[in-house]
Amino acid sequence: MPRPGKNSYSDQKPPYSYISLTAMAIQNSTEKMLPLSDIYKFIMDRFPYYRENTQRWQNSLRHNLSFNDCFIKIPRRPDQPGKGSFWALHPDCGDMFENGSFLRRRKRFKLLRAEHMACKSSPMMHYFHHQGKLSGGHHEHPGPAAAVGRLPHFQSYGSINCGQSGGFKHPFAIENIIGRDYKGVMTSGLPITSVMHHLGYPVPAQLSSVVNSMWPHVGMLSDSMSAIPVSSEYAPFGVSMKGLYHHASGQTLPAVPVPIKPTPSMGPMPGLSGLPSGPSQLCSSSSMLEKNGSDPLEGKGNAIHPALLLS
DNA sequence: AATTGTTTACTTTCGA
DNA sequence: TCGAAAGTAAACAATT
Repeated sequence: MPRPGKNSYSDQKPPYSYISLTAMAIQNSTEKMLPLSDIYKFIMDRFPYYRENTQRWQNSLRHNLSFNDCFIKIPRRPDQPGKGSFWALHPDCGDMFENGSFLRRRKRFKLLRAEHMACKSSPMMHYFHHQGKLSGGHHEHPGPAAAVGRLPHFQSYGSINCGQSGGFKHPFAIENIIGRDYKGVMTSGLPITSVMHHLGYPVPAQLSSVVNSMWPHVGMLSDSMSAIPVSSEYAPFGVSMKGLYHHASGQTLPAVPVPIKPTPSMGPMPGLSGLPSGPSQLCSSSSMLEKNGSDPLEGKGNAIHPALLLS
């Protein structure tokens, strides 16, 4: 409902959690990683609601970045001066929004304790980020995944996600957007297009467009903000996504926000048996473990093995 | 000094 | 109704 003196619907709170907003920003970046300030900018550019009370929501967003293992921090290289690190999505945080809701995840993505430990003791992030120099990218910051293909670390890292039948299930993977039918089109367990891209695989424009249009307010890669008119309303997902479905698959698919797929169990958990023993995991931003040595899951009454949360 | 990042504690919201 | 996810506030450290 338009309010007098206000911009139509655009100042309403978008139907996205901070996690999905942040993921949205990161996914929409060419390098699939952004500094904090750019995440702010992305959100404010697209969602007028967040042009106010910046202190409040930005604090919340920072809290989310640190608290949630689905976000990984990528240090700047010395030749990339600036404030803060880059933030990227942990590629193994798949299916966070598999219920079709961008407000609430089915399960919080949590890294294994071992992953936390390994991350803290490994300079790998620095290393592979440094390797990104070799990617030949002309962008100001080489992508985190740019070096993945070159690094044994990352091959095993990828194997966490892709090596098994369950496969890589990025929350913003095509399957999670348009349903499992797409599995037949994509190679089983293929990572998100961004990772494909950074690994040097050609990403079909079709897929890319799907990924980039999964949120009504997200434009195509590298699109200028101005090219994407800030929607005057937060249209129900069904509207834009329906068209998206048609465009993407050419077949009729259910419109969201109906749960995309009711698959509570995805079979064997990718991480359970396939976790590499080496320091091949990415670092989570959370440093709870190194600080007090306690399991972040302890004391929360969670009897489930952490690995089971990686669904 | 401002920004960025981490952590704790608490409240609110939502789904089962 | 209850538990978990999400949101908020705030203290504090580190960095630029």
